[in-house]
Amino acid sequence: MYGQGESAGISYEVVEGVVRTCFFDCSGGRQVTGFYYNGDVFGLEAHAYAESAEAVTDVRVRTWRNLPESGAESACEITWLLRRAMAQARQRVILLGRKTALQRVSAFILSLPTVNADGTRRSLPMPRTDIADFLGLTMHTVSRVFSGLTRQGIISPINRSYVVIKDIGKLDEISGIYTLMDSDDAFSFPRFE
Amino acid sequence: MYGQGESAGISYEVVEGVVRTCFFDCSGGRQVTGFYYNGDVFGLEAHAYAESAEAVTDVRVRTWRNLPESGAESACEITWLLRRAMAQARQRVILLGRKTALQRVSAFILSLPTVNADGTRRSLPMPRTDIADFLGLTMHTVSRVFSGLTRQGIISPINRSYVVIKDIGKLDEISGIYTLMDSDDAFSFPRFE
DNA sequence: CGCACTCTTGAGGGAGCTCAACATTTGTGG
DNA sequence: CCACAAATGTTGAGCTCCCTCAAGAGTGCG
Repeated sequence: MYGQGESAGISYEVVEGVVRTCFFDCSGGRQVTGFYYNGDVFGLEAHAYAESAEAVTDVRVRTWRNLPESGAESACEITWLLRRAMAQARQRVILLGRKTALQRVSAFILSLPTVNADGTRRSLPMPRTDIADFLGLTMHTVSRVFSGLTRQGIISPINRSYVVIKDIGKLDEISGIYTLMDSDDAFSFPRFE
Repeated sequence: MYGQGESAGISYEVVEGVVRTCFFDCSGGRQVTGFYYNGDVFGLEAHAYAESAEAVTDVRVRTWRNLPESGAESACEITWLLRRAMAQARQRVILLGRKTALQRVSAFILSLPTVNADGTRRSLPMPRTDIADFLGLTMHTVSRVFSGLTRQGIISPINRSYVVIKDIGKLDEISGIYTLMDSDDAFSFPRFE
């Protein structure tokens, strides 16, 4: 979609499908910095894209021409989006700085988009390597944690692309993300409220 | 200065001294999310502060009454600040997701404010525990890495509050922030491919 | 069926944490 | 200025969690 370092200016909103943004370091290592689902906006950089954006599945996106020429109203909207992005980034810093593999994967599962009404079934459209690079783990560890949670009856994978959460309470507890506050801009990690 | 969860609306600019922002999780764990030096602005949250802000040294700050009533011009400025904060957060995600203790501490030293003209002497106003909680490490590991770098003659601590960088080239080679794909050095890191 | 790719699982090793002791600096009162 | 205590920092030993390496199982597609 776009590559790290290219000149920016256009943001995107996901209409359908899933997009990931990645940062590649000099040694070829990859850090997935975000997954974007229906309605999410990415590519808010002002001058040069700091990350690459890639399609995880087939996607349709809507382009947003951002500032600077757009009016104050849109500036306000961009500010709002940036605050949301900021809040998510903060969450990620805490996740990566203070959480174990088990907690990370649990939190990640809870952040997945729901497929059915009661939110027990989640879509898992990205490969394990993407999840690993997103959580700062290896594919192996992610796989092991999935297996562990399954063995304990907390989740139940349907196939590669779907999971059923059997015990969301326990998952919440494990993830250790109790939000002390309800603020809209503070934490929107559980993306669907 | 302000506490996590309090209602927001005022941002601050550091005029003198050093401020840290911290997030406390339910179990009492602490993640330092940022250090702010002269000219840096913090507390950009819209509704509730997501973090606590605390003085590391004696500080003087200037308050910024932020949006929403301020005009388009200030909105633009806030947008700019948010973008900067965003870029920093991205850096931190990569640091925490993909770097070793050695790389983290090296990068941290390089991010410290300079004291003298040639930038070899850096100020280190915060205690080791703050550095540890900032880098997602323990005080012990931070201390060990400092000792290691000192033993190799790369840095040379004056006292608790100041370091001299003896070999800045090696330091940012270690930190892995720059995109150079050379280095058959002892510190080279997990390649890929 | 066979190849490529993704995912799972096991065994071993290493980076960083925990626990613990000690050293150094800072602060306080005599 | 010294004595002592408290806070902060350093260092060592052992252990844990996750990474690495390796093999095997499941899946998709020609």
